[in-house]
Amino acid sequence: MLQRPDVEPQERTPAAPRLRKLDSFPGSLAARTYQSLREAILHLAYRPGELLRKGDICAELGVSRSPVSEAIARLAAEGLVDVVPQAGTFVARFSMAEIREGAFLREAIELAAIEMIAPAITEEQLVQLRRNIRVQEALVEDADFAGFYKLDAEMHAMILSFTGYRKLGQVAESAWLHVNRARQQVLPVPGRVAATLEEHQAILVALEARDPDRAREELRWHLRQLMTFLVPLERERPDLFDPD
Amino acid sequence: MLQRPDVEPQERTPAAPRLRKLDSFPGSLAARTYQSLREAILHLAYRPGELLRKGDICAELGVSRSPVSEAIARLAAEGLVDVVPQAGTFVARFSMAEIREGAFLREAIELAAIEMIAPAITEEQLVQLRRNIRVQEALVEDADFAGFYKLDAEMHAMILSFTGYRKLGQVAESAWLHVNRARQQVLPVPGRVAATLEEHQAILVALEARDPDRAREELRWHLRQLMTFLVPLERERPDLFDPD
DNA sequence: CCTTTGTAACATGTTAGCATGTTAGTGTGG
DNA sequence: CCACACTAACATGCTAACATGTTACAAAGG
Repeated sequence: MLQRPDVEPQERTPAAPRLRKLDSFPGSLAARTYQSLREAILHLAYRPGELLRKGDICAELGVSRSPVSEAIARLAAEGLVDVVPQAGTFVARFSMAEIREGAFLREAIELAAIEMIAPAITEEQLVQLRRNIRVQEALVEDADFAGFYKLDAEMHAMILSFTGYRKLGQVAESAWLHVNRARQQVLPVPGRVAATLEEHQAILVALEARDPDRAREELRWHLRQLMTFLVPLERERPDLFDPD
Repeated sequence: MLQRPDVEPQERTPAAPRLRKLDSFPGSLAARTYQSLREAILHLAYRPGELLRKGDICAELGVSRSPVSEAIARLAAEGLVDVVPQAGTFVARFSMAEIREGAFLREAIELAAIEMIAPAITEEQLVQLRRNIRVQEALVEDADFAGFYKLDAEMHAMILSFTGYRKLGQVAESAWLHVNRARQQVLPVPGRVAATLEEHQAILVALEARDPDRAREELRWHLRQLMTFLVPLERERPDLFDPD
């Protein structure tokens, strides 16, 4: 059993359940197992670098090893776990290279999407965006940061959905996975949420003007702010990062 | 056993081997199986819509059902196969929607990449591109179309690699999967290869000028040409397509 | 005390067989 | 002839157990 020398010893605690029960999800056992594990990893229920024992997952979810192996293979393909054959499976640690790459991809996708939709955005679509921003404003007043991030994500997803490309949201989310996982480790920065809201408002204004160039620039500026907060994380928490 | 009513009956021929042997690949049996199957699907060794029996794959590769199931799960997550639980697993047919979306994604990624590298492209990188185009020129003279497409793909991969983002080539390739599978069904169009070469040369000129806007426009034009040839394919070969 | 070797514990990989659901074909009844 | 029910064949899903490789720890030797 592998112990990574730069990680604290991992005790076999009688684990508090960390995986949502499978009856919460649709599909085959393997598919359900994948969804439950993925969710837990994305929400940092497992620490980056932590050992994931297939046996423990089987016990917690009440399934045998095959569906768990299938699920792990998919998560490995997504870069969310690292499988060391015959030795251990670890929750992937953050990687600044992957974070940068994910941010690049998401930016490429979102800028292309907003450029595509801006010239011909419908009044209906603008109404939806305005509503979302109205809710964001209320959440900022209430200092409800979790709620705000949810609406933030919804706004981005909405813009992608306006392209009519069905999988684009998924692809962008996949690109954002590693960034988003790390983001949860960054303490809230005073003023950042208010600034984010202003950036969203500027994007809306550009879309209302149906100006693709303006929209691109405002969105690009907005997307690039998060990286400025993630970069110090590697210094503060090297244990969570792969040595790139 | 599922028979799709719009597909010809599928006979159980003693199959000519269609999968590359597993000793060609590294890693676990499951990973090797995945690679061999993926390659076969991408090269259209299996017809879109064709039934893939896990049992036949097990027999051909000489492995049991678990590694095959893992491999199929990964391919399903990539959209290369459709699994109908308890009934059958089918090679994914082309989908014009997925093709369009793949082309959009690839364009977004490649345009972002070329915009990023153009201002500071090195002489060494330009040398590599010039070499590639020199070989392309020779292949066009020799009417070696397969060779030409290989150099075409290498040129695109090269540009992506200049970003320094390690997975970008993979991600762009994933986006291009469905497009590329369909492309193989399009007969060579007279003059298209020569036109492609000219487009490549125009991209190189823009990069030599370190002009990101010009490079973007030349690359965008180039990438959009292929779609003009793919659109009629759906009319000519509806059997290969999902009804989107 | 340090190094090397051997072994047990640990974890994943894979196989063989049972469980479950789907589909096609056949037979029976109206 | 057509519709329905039943059954066998087909295909995948999953489990239990064996196979294989890794790692940590203990013991022996220098």
